[in-house]
Amino acid sequence: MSVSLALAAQHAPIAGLSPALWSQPAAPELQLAGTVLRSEADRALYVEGDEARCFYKVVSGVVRTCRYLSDGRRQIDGFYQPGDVFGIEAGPAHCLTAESVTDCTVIAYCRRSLETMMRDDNRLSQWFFSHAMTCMARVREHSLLWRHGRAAQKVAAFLLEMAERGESDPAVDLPMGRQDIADYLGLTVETVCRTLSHMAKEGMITLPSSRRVVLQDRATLRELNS
Amino acid sequence: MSVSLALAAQHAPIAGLSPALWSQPAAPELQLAGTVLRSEADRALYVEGDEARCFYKVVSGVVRTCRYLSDGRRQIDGFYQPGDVFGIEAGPAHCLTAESVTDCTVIAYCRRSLETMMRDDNRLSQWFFSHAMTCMARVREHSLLWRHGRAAQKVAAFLLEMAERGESDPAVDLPMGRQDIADYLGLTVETVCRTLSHMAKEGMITLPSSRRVVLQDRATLRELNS
DNA sequence: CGAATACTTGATGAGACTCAAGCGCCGTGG
DNA sequence: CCACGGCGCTTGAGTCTCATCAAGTATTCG
Repeated sequence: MSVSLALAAQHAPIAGLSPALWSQPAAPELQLAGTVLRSEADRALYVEGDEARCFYKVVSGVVRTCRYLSDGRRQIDGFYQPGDVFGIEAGPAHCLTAESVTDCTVIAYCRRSLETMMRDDNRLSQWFFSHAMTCMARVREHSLLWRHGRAAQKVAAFLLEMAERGESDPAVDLPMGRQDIADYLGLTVETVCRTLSHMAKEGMITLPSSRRVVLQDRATLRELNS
Repeated sequence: MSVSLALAAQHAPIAGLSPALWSQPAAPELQLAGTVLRSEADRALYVEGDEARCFYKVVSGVVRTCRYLSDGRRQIDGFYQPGDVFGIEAGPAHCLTAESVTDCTVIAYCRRSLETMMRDDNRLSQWFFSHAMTCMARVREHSLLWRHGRAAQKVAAFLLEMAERGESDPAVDLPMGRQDIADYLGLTVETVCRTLSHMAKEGMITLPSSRRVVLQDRATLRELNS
């Protein structure tokens, strides 16, 4: 089966990318052979250490990349939503585990095919470099935030990040549970809960249900960070 | 003045890179016009928001990239030592401030020249993509480590990272002060001091002087990160 | 309807931050 | 040469945040 890899729709983890500006190559047209895969919630798509033969694009549902520590704790690196691409590696192996958060559909692309196409098409190479630089800026951004942030800052940043997906809609549906959020932010479930409750009490958000958050005051949420 | 940009010597922040493996292009030969700049300690090389006309390679001394928050706090993103390249941006502007930690010499390269060369040379584009992916993996590694880490873990990781530079030499000279280390790890100076003192008391390290650390027991330091 | 699971809230303690004081090194000036 | 001051580093005491342990509530699914 051949499925078009719509490059223009690629995203960094969670939030939409601003257009790549480095040497401004337009997103090239690209036809890559892809295989559609479906998965139930909470299944591993690949495991840390697996040979990185494929990379993936999310069609529907949500995927997380994570790592399990020897003491059983879990660290979540990022969430991927429809349109996002994950699993492109620098080395020969996947350096994180990828798991479905919800039932989901992904397309698996052959890494080797992309490598071949990049060898023949300089614009494609440039575009991917540009894309990688943009992703890196975003990862660095996260790194700074997580390294220095208090719990309220982290949660606020997370909510704003999730909200970016839904345009200007103040209501955000969280596809993942509290444990996922906690492992992503480096907090405990309890702290995430308390922080959300506190924000609700302060009027920054409302919580119609546990998986649904309405951002009432983005300005205040943003202020928590910078 | 024309100075060769030795690509093979490029590093990610602080630690040496393993060779880039993605599609294994050899580091291409590259001649780029570069301007040698000298700076005293604690001077800004560029400021967040400046147009990103140049990127830089450290010849001697140490450079830090950082961000200042509205409340005056400072977050350090990374330290760059001789051979390291910094200031390559995805967008039109520098998204962090770069400052000299010590007296230092850097070479400034014209971004536009590199873009032109990449347009003509696909191998160069591929190499930079591969390099960017490798850097990103490293940044993500940091991000995961520090999101969840306790103070002792962070300090241990920092020391090991600095030690990687000096081969297997157990003595490490820290080019930066305690405040820099604290702002890098997201801790306070006091906590950094206390943690180092504690590690010394436990026999993991010795502190011949405040800027010099001897790693006596790397295994234990590594264990802290699990 | 009942059980399992996810979520929320409370009490307590460990670890890191803040404020404050003391130490040590180094450069300057008498 | 030493006295002085400044700055960076270290150590101490109290406070605050967040993790832990524990209990209780809500939701989902059989």
